[in-house]
Amino acid sequence: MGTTQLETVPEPKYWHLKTVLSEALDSEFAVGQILPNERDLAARYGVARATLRQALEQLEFEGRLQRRRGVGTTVAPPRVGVDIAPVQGSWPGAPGDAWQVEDCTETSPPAAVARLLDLVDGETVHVVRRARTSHGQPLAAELLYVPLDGPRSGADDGAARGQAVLRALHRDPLDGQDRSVELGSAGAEDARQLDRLPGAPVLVVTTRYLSGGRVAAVAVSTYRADTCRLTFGETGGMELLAS
Amino acid sequence: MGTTQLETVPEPKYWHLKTVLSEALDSEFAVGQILPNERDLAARYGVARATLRQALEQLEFEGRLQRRRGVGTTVAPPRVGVDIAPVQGSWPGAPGDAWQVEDCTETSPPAAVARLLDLVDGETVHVVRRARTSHGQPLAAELLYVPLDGPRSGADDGAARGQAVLRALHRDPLDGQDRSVELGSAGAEDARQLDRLPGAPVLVVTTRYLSGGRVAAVAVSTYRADTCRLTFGETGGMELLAS
DNA sequence: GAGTGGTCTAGACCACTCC
DNA sequence: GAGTGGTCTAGACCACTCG
Repeated sequence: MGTTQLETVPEPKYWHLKTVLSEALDSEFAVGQILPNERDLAARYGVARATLRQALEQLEFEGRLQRRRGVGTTVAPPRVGVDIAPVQGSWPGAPGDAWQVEDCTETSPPAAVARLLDLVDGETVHVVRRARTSHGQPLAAELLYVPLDGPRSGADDGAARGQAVLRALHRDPLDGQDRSVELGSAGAEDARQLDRLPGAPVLVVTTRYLSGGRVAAVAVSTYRADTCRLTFGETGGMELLAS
Repeated sequence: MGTTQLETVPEPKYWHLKTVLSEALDSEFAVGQILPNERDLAARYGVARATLRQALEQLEFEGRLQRRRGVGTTVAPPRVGVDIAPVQGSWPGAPGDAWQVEDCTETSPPAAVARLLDLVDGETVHVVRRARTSHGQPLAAELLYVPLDGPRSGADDGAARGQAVLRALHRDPLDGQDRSVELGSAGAEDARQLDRLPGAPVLVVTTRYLSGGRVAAVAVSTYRADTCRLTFGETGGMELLAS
């Protein structure tokens, strides 16, 4: 048969390994179960530890595995569906919203946010830090940027001041909001809040709140990409239950 | 002074390097410009190539860099905003939708999709592969799973058959749809279609189309996470132009 | 064929968790 | 202190693009 495509697909080792491990996860392991350690696994499959880690990293990105320094690698439960559909026409902090205010500072925002808010040079805004959790596990961290003159820097503690900022927002009518989702990596602060290492992959949701023809606030929410699936309960009423 | 927190933050080298490079990108490089090669960069910063690559990988995930084997590393343009808000109550393939049909096969879907469609064991469905591009660059690849009896396997070529499947869908009323977004990594097929290497990070958008109390179709769309920002032009009319 | 990024290795040490 | 995953190194070879 001569040369029928002789191995034009030299599949990388880590890629093949990922497939093998993935199947092993389906058939031989239960959710929460702990895998052999990386050195043993590497030896078992006859690869260097770095190569094994490349495969594990992929599986972690896909939400199949969870790795914890000092503990081990475990089989991850299915991703949590997190609804990020906007409560119709409501400001952040409205009754029923899933976020908890952590604290509040006043600084000049990063350039990307300043652009969205149409600010000049070093203008400062209120920054409300909020957290979203599910069953005790941190899902997301948020920074809410609000260019308000309202709550003057009374040096009361962060959380209370944050709530004051939100209340001030609620006084204006909310004309609309729009949203975008992109991939990012967790900064030092967010990583701590999400109980991950810096650089961990996150889904960054940017929300613009519009009022009176202006962008009245911008929320940057970072969701753990390994454990979260963002859902939009959009249309048409009927909620078929997801199995 | 004694021991004021003596270095409790032994920041990883690659993390610090990423910050340094990020600032260099802002100040010293223009979009599209090509960086020095990895070996030189590593030498310049006094780290091993693997460490440098860890920093570059982070920057690539954040959409700041673009790497091409055999070519080099370039400064990436800002991510493209891709609207994935549903055209109100319209099936895939309706006039004005951004996708192009590539081909169509008939196979049994992966387990996750079979569950959404409520199929039994090895039941087959029509699978329409579609592509979405912008300015010639591939943005996303999609697999649309349609459990129809309609277009019998007339062995006409893929694209035409795919359109027939879509037309068949349009005969039923669309009651609603819902959507979710999560992080994934590109499979071999998708990677080729997206002009990326296998394993590249993608944003996976899963859409369920509901009709007559059933899930009539499921679309799994994979967007290049490095170049795409998914947007939802949701509420309230006014479209402030993004700068 | 020269130059690039992608894969892989074998080994070392560090930071963390838990006993 | 033992065991885990996380970081880092120095070097090799491969796959790809382009002149």
